[in-house]
Amino acid sequence: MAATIRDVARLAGVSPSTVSRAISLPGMVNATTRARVTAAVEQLGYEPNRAARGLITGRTGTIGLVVPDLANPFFASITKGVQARARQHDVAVFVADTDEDPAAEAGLVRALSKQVDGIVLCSPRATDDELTAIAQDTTVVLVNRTAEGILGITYDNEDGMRQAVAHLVALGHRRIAWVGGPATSWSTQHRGLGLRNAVEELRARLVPVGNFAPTYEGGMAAADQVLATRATAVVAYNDLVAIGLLARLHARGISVPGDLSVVGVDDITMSRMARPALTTVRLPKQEAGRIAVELLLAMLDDPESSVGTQGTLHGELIVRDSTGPAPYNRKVP
Amino acid sequence: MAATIRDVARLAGVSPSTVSRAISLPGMVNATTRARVTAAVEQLGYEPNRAARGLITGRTGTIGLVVPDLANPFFASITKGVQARARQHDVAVFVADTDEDPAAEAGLVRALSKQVDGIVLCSPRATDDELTAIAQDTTVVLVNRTAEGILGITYDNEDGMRQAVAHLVALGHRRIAWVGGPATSWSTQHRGLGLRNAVEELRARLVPVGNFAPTYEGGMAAADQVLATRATAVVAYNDLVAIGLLARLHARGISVPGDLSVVGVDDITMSRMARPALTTVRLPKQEAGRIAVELLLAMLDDPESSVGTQGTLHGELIVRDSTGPAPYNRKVP
DNA sequence: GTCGAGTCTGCAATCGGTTGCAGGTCGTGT
DNA sequence: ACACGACCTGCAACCGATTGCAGACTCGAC
Repeated sequence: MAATIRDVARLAGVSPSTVSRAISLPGMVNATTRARVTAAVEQLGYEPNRAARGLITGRTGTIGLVVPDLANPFFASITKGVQARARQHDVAVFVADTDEDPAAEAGLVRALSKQVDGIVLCSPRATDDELTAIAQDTTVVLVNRTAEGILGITYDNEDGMRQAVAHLVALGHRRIAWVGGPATSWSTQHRGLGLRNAVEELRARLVPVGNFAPTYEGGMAAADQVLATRATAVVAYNDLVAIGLLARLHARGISVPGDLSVVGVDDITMSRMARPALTTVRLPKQEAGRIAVELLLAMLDDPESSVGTQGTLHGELIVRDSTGPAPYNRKVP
Repeated sequence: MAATIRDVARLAGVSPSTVSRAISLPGMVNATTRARVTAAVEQLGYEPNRAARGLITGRTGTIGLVVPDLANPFFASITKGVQARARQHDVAVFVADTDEDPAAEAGLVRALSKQVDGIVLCSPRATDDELTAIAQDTTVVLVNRTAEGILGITYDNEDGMRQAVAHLVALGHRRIAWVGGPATSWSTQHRGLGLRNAVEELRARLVPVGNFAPTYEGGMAAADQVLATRATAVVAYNDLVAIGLLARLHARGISVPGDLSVVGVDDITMSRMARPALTTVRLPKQEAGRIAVELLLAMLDDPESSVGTQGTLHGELIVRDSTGPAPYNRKVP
């Protein structure tokens, strides 16, 4: 059906090898024959068959992306970034959704690894050991977490949390609640750490209220416990949780930010549509996806380079309407 | 590096052809040799190289998915459905995001079509002619729209709109505004049509307020025009638009559903988190993705069958808090 | 005139599977 | 004992590209 390299060769009056070289090593062939070849390519609308090329070169020109949940806007944005940058490099992206099932993940990665040159992996829950096992026989770039000896791109959670705390302290808050995500999640650990450092530095108190699902429901579940802490502000694991908090607080008749200020993390689309619009630490999600692709492709080009081994992106506090001055009557010295 | 069919053959003491058949045509090989082969496969962790197989069979075992915007929760859900069902069939999915640029689309599809067996295409804006041109040389399944002679899966918009109108009429609404999406969009046209039929049948009035971007901003922009119609209820093109309406109405001090009832379409995750929680026509999005894959694979297996040529899915009205009885003082005879 | 260097170009092997065809073995019927 | 079919298995060609190697040709220098 489609034109093969032989068709092009015949039309151009050269051998297939010459066509191949004219395309991938233009310097090696005479300018006039190269012109004949490109004309023939043009005329037939020839595109090299990737499977055939991959067979001999061992490279498929394809990368895999594994995410916990495509419907989660955070991962959707990362996917978008990965996809856009990969296309610029003429690399196709296989997308796989593990449906939040860390157990399925390893199998999926293994299956995928046979078909791709490398994998971009968003795996907040997997253990370091699982990840190093995976990275053994596949080139992997981690997004939003680190693991010993594996390439990755992460956010500077410590700095992001410092920005949030500084904002709250400036508003007069001294007692700040923290709604963590899953205890095993890399982000939960680092955000908690950053928060502890920041409150210490800025002379405030941090009141952790435990670990919750990183979802709207998780936020709803956490809200009453947050109120019980008598904190005047709360930092949520992510925006989904913060929006859940907002909903339950509204139902309880608590005014945000009048009685309680709420800060999220991520800045998903939904956040500016929340009521009140959510103050949050914006994480450059598409950028993370783009950089992950760059790291992966660089690693594939030159496995020795261990390029940078690790990228870090900074968050940016976006102040909206869910944070305000601490209420006098609840302030705690 | 990885085991080849020859390694397996050597270990099992048979020829590569026998290994190949033991895997893909088990009935053709003797049970005992088949056992030896599968044991060897197991031991070596052998997986057939897809590129090599694709070269000879002409099938890549891969499908493409083209969507306007992965960050749009509607398309994210469809992607999720496609991806899940494809995996069940051991088919990989290339995902491409056109970034809402219909012009880029044709090129993308063409590039993709060389690498996949078929394509699932979400293309609300493309013209019928463009689509038929694309379907000329690639197997395509359309999602959420139809085009002459092309396989597709759509929603029964007429029925969905009838449900919404019936609900509103039962609440006493007689004058219903309609905020349309992009004029060229297939869904806008069919929803508008369904709405006109429904109001006629149910003895209400429909007041179209024009075409807006299918976004939160689109809804914000439409809100004041909706109020000017003196309608007591409004149906929005989709949930994003409805949520935009909600935001602007709140800013204007309009009570929903006290003064005005709002209905969306899609039921994206965000909708139940809106304030008030949004009444909407739920479209089974993942289901659409799954069915699209089934249609595509069936078509690829037997191109003659023209299987069904068209699937239709029904929406379901989800009543939440954004709809209520029509206010007496605004009711119009 | 010969030689050497430099520059293309073609031959043929190769990647890892699949499949048409031929051949071998075995059992059964006559 | 022979023929025949059924059932398996192996040989070898093939899919469409890439690439090491060698041959051809040009040009300049000695």
